[in-house]
Amino acid sequence: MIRVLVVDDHPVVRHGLMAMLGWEQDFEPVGDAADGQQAVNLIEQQQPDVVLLDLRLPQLSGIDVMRHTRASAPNTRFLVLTTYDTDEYISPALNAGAAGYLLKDASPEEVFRAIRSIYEGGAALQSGIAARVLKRLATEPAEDELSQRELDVLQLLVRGESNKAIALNLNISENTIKSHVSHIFSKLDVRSRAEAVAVALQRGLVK
Amino acid sequence: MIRVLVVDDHPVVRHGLMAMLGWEQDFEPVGDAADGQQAVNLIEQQQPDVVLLDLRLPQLSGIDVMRHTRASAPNTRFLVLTTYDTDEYISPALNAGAAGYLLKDASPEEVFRAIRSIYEGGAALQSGIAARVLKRLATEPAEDELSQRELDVLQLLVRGESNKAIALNLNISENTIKSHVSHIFSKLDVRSRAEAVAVALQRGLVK
DNA sequence: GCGGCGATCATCCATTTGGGTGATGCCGAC
DNA sequence: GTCGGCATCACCCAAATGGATGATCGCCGC
Repeated sequence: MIRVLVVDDHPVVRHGLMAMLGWEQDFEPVGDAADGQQAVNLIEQQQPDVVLLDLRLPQLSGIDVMRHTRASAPNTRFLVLTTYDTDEYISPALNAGAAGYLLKDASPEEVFRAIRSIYEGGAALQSGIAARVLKRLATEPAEDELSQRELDVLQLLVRGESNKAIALNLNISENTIKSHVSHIFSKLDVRSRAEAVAVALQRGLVK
Repeated sequence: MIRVLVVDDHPVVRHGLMAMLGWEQDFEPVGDAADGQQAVNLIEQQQPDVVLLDLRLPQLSGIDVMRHTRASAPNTRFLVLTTYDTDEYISPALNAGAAGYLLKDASPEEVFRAIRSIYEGGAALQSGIAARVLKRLATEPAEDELSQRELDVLQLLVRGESNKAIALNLNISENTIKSHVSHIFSKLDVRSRAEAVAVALQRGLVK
């Protein structure tokens, strides 16, 4: 029996999944949670084999849930089940340790198959997503992602603001801005603000 | 009789137009030219009433032809007949003194009508174009257009190049680049290269 | 041919930028 | 618990930037 826990803040989805799991002989639904904090508690208590996890949750995000339970429930594996089909969500989820990523338009059979695959130690990426992730890994050998703060600075940099103006705007020291800007340059592999703006706009890093 | 001269580097178009003009009783084809320099010479020599002018020509562009003959053939009027349906081509052509602007998919009747209209001192803009030009005049009360050289500089500026690098690239002095950059800032109403890059990319001024 | 504009350059100067090095506190990962 | 990343700041310094002013030349329109 594969012990499965469901985490989703939408009652309809949550109960629907629980019911679906009951149809199958090899699944044992061991609980459900509607927010991240509940999820963490239940996972630690139940030590399920697989967690069906939505990313957008009250209290703690799905990513947070995975981080917080990695130590306290080391044998639990996560199948992200969400509506977000963009790299912005997929990459962090996979990095945080998701073993599978399905969209909510997946059929029950796909979900069942994914759970079994994950339980046996495999991965479960929906077709289109798998291709995208592989392509990403191939074309981005060393991706330097900007931190949130760096994105804040970049945003203002793109508006043509000076370091001083950015410092005033963010209420921190100009020295700190210089530090952030230097890091941004190094991560984007550019040597001037003008180049940084061009790269940022062309890669859609801002706005 | 309306004395008409045809300038087009495509032999088929050129000869086709000449033949078409022969069909009408009130037109007298007085010559044809395949490049800009020939055109200037013929226009000065023949002093035609109307010139059917393609914009893309060897030697001198259609715009150049109009500029060069404005003084030496003051009574000659120009009907631009081209395939380019974009503001990039239309505006300079009208500014250079074209009295009409037709696309090459215009019917012979439209061309004849346009020539007669121009000969009588009117204008001849193809339907869609007329609307666009009027709209432009309405929405762009004071457009500061960048000169070609400034666009050259802007192009390199967007690549993040320094003034020194741009100077080397264009083979002129760094002081001149500074001058161009200052003018670009003032025309784009920005205060830094970063801002200039943002504006240039967002307005599609380069690439 | 005069006036304006674009392109070319120069000089001066204050400010900004970009880079280097280093320090602190915090947090999460292994 | 230590290591690395992030955010915060400081100091130093060479180079680049931007702004202002002015000059020359050529082309073009009136």
